[in-house]
Amino acid sequence: MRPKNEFLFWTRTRESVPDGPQYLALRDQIAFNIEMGDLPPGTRLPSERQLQTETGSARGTIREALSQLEAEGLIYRRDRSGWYVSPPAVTYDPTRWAGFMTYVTEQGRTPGTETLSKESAPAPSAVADIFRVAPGTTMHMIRRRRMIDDRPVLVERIIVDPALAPDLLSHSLDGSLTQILTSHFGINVTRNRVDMHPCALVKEAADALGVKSGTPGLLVVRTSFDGEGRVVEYDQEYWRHDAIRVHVDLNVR
Amino acid sequence: MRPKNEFLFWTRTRESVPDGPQYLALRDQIAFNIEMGDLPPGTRLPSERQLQTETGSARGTIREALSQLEAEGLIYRRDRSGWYVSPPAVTYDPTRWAGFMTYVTEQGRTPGTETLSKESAPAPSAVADIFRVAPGTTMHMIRRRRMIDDRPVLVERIIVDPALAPDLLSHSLDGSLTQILTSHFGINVTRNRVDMHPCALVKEAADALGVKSGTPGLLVVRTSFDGEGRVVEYDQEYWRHDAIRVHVDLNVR
DNA sequence: CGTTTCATATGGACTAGACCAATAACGGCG
DNA sequence: CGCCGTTATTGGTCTAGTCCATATGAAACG
Repeated sequence: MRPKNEFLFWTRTRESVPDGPQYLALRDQIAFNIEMGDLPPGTRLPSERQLQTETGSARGTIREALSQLEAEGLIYRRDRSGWYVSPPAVTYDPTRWAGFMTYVTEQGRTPGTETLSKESAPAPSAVADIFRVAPGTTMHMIRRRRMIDDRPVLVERIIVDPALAPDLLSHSLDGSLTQILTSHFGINVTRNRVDMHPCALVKEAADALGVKSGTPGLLVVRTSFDGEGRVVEYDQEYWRHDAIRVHVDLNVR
Repeated sequence: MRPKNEFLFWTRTRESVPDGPQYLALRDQIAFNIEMGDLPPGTRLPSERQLQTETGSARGTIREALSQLEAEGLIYRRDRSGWYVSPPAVTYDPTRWAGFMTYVTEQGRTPGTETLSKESAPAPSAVADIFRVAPGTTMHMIRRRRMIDDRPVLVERIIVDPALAPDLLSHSLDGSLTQILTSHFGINVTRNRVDMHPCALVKEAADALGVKSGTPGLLVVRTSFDGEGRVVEYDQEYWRHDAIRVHVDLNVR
C-alpha cells in the first residue's frame, strides 16, 4: 500500500479540476484510485486500447494521461507488457553515512546488487580532472545494477583510484563497496559530496534498467574524499526517478 | 551560458543513438546545440509547425521531443508563445541554513518575492496534526511567489503558529521570513526537516507560476522546529522542476 | 513434464489532419 | 506617443487511424 504522505494537503481532488482537459481528468481518476489504495503497487492498469474504448478518448489522449502519471512516479511502464502502479519510493538521506544496502533494508525492502562489469582502464580527461591525475592513468571502473525487491532501480558507474585500493577488483563487489574500502584498504572518508538532478536516461543506462531510452530519471553523483582531500570514489548513479525520494533531517547548531 | 556540468561524461552523443526513433534524434540535436552554447538561455526555439516542415515529422513527434527536453529541464514552454531554453538552475543545499534570498544572490542571480495572500484561518485537520494543535485552531497562512531574475520559480504556502509569532502578518513578508521570526519573535530554529519529490503542479500552483496545469514540478516540504520540538514553520514549495538542483556537501565526523 | 513454436495483444512510434484559446504583432485612432 | 481593437500565429488538445517489434501465454511437440 502506498503510504499516505502526511505532508500533502494541497492534493488535487476531483472537484478542483472541473473543466480541465480530458487527459487530466483521466489522470485524476487513476491517481485518485491509486492514492485511495484501490490500486496497490504492482497492479497492471487496463491496456491503452481498453481505456480507449472505456473512456471514448483517442489513444493519444490516453497516453498523455499515462505519461503524466509516469512523470509523477505513480505508475511505470513495462515495454509491450503494460502500465503498472509503482511501488513506494525509498527515502534517501544524503546527510546520513549509510550505503544502499543499509537504508533499503531499514525501510523494509530487499536490496540486491549485480556487478555488470569491472575493469582497469585509462582515465578519460574528464575523469582525470576529477581525481587530479594525469589523463590516461589507469583507474578502476565498475558498473553495477542495484535492485529493490528484485526490481532494478539504478545503474551506476563507479571509479576508484588504484593508488588507494590496488586489488579492489579481485574482491566481490556485490555488497557494500564502502565497506571494502574501509576494512580492506583502511580508507577513511571524511567528506562526501552529492549532486542530484533530473535527466533523461541515456541508452546505456536505460537498457540496463529495462526501460526505454529517454525515460525520465534522476542522476545522483557522489564524490568521496579522504582526510588529505583526495578523491577516493566517484560514483554516477542513474536512478529510475520514481524509485527515490530525498529526505534531510538536520539539527542546527 | 549553461554551465558545463563537470560531472557528466556519460553524455549521450549524436553517434550513441544511431538508429533511435525520430523524436530522440530531434531531442539529441536540440540538446547538443544547447549544451554547446549555440542556444543560450532564453532563446526561443522555432515554432512547432516550423520544426514540422524543417524536419518533415508530424507535429506529435515534434512535441514528443520537446516534452522530453522539458522533462530534462533543458527547455520550458510559455503558453501559446513558444519553447525557450531554460536558464541554469539554482543549487539548493538543504544542509545549509540559508534562505532563498541568500543562496540565490550568492549564485549571482536576482531573487524576488511577492506575497499573494496572507490570512489567519482555522487549521484543517492535516495541518493541526503537524502542529499538534486542535483542529480549527487559528493559524497564519501565507502564500508567496518567488522569482529568480524575474521568472517565477516557485509558489509556496507557509503556515506559522500564531502562538509563537502573534502579529506576524502585519510585517512585510516580501523578504526573508526566517529573518523576521528570529529577530522579531526571538524564535530559535534548532531542527529543520526537508522532503523533496517530483510531482505534477496542481492547478493552483500552476496558475501562479504561469504554466499549464499538470506540468512536472518538484515539491519541497520544509518543517522547522524550535528547541522544545514545537513546529515553528511549515512550508510547502512547489518549484518549477527545472529551476532547482540539489547539492549536499557533507563533512563526516 | 519441459521445451519450442506461434498467434495475439501490447506498447512504441508515427502520420495528417482538426478546432480552440491565448498570445503577440500590427495598424489605426485619439 | 500611448491606447485599443483586429488579426495572424502559437501552443493546447484531440481524433482516427497505420505499421512495427516484442512480450506473453497457449498450443504443439519431444
